[in-house]
Amino acid sequence: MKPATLKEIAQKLNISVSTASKALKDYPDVSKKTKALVHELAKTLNYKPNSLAVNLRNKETKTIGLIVPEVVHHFFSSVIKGIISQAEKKGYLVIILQSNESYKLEKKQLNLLMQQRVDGILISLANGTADFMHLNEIVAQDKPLVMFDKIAKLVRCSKVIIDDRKAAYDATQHLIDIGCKKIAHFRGALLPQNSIDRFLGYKKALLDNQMDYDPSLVYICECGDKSFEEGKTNALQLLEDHTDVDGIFINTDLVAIGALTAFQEKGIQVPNDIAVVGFSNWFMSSVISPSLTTINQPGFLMGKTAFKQLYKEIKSKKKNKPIALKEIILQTDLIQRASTTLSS
Amino acid sequence: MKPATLKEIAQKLNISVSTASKALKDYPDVSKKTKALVHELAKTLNYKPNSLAVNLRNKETKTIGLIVPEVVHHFFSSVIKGIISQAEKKGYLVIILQSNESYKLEKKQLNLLMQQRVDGILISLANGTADFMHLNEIVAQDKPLVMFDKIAKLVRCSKVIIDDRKAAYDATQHLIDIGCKKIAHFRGALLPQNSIDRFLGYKKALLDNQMDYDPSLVYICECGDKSFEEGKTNALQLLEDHTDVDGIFINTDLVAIGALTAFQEKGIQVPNDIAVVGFSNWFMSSVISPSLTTINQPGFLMGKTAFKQLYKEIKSKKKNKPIALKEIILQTDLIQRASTTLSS
DNA sequence: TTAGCTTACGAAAATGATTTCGTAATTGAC
DNA sequence: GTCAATTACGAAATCATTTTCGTAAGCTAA
Repeated sequence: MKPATLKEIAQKLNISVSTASKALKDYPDVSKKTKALVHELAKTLNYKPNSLAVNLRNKETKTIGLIVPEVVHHFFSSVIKGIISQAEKKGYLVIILQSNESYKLEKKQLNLLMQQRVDGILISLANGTADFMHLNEIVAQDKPLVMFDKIAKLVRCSKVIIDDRKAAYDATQHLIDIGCKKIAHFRGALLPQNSIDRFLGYKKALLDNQMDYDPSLVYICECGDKSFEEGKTNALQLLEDHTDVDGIFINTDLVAIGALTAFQEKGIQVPNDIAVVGFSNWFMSSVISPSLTTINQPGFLMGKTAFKQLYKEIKSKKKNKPIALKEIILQTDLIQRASTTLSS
Repeated sequence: MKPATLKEIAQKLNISVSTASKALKDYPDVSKKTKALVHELAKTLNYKPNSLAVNLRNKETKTIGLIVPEVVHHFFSSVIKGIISQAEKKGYLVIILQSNESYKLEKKQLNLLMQQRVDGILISLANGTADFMHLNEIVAQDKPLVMFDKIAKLVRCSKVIIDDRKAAYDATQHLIDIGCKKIAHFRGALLPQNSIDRFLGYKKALLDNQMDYDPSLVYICECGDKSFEEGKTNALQLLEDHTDVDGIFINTDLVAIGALTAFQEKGIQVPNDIAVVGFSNWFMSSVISPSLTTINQPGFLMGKTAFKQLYKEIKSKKKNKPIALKEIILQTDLIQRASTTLSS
């Protein structure tokens, strides 16, 4: 039961392949009778155009590539959902790859996608990515590329992000507003732009409020698949290093939840002893106890927006129009929950 | 900067396309000198074979399709991770689609994948899927198909599942063992095989222990994207309907967490008033309070296993060998946590 | 010298669909 | 009856690659 081809249809009806093709595509220069015959036979044979052949001719695959650092991750899976739902509307399929936060893998996967001749690429960078040659190559080869969330500022392509600095500023300001005097920060890895920006937002909020910035209050988490454990160990370390901390702004919810767990085990009261703010608004954060104050990061919308921009660029390219690069910044907001709501 | 083709290489070197092709593939009937020239030029032009043309000729795409009901879902994203990590090892790319638990969408997406000429398909069925014509068509067209987790027993294809009935039996038995006398069940939707099996396991455990099976103790959740809310409302309803229930076995962790939240709000003590067992071992379940006893469902392994089976079938088909269909059952185990650990 | 062999290359078919161009047959107008 | 227009179809090129099958040229052995 091999899939039928145009050739077979043509042979059975004693017409040429070109006529069969034109009949199916409703060209005006095919008689109604022939059209009817072709359509009928196509249906009974369950004919579906071989997309490989079509793509080869049209030089497009109607497929895009997506690289994320990690799939089992509330934020990224929301982004994925946003992307594939939007892509489907436009008739695009999505090939998903996971870089495992590895620069090497990311590079290899970009090559794979180029070889596969995807029409465009969406990517959120791995933590390990320090140089951008592999990305610049994509751009140089004129392949539409949109980066989201974890981006490289220096690569000439469109970007969809949040204002990490502002969001972090808001989070820190919130801790200050509820009366915190000594605020720690669990930051992300050193390289990613967003973890840098969140750190800078934290620092600026402190300085704007005439509070000291103390580097020893900043702890680093890789935020890989050990985030929860990192949160715990960092929290325990913090308790040893500083007895008088009364607030923490943490780079990611999962790390924050690790910290909350450690505090619970040590008998530290959250928020009364230490108030905690996370980042991302994972679903989990609303159901744990105490529920976690956090920054809502619109994953689904980010995915949707990133695809839309990529789609525009693919279209432009097809028409040989210049591509207008954009940097789109999505809105975030602070969601206050129990971890910063003092009972007083 | 269009990607280079064999033709261009051939023209620049004044040789034929066939010679260029053979040079790159190291055929014996090309002189070393020519080979060297071709390889060199290919490198400087950054030549990559056009996979569309290659695929058209070889009639394979090195691509598989994956349909899941929902992407933002701890279990399914673990499965996805297992699949794409394994697929990458074998040089396969994965196109991911989300059926949103809709039969109609699932059908449409299967068609899309067939049109795209993927080499094989992995699927976990939507709750809404009641007839299996669309799946039987895939099988009839001789396209390798492996179902996992939410399967249809009647479709002739390989399956990777857990023993849902046994797992549910174990969960219920555990509640009985810790002394529960009246055990409710929040089951999944009516159609999916696994929600049926879990229900049957629950029932069998009751009867094996000479306990009454009371249909009014069984509540239904659709387990879509409103799982958490369903858990809450079901729990509240249960409290109204039956005052003396002391244990619940719940179809999915997320629903169970909704129930826990409702109990907490109503001042019901878990586990002392009501003990709760979930299903799936979402990461969340280990960090909420009280932590949730649950059945560990090995998502990553399931994905890996499903791809391996699909890969075998793809290989067999290519060699025109008969395909040996398999039903692979993965091990589950009960993870006891606070929600069933009585303080006595 | 010629039959047989190796070496190194190219022509061409094949994959399946699309589209341009050409052509035969029919119709209509004058 | 002739020219022009219309209708309905097919041949062939195209996309990029792969692979089979030739076929020259050069060499050796009888």
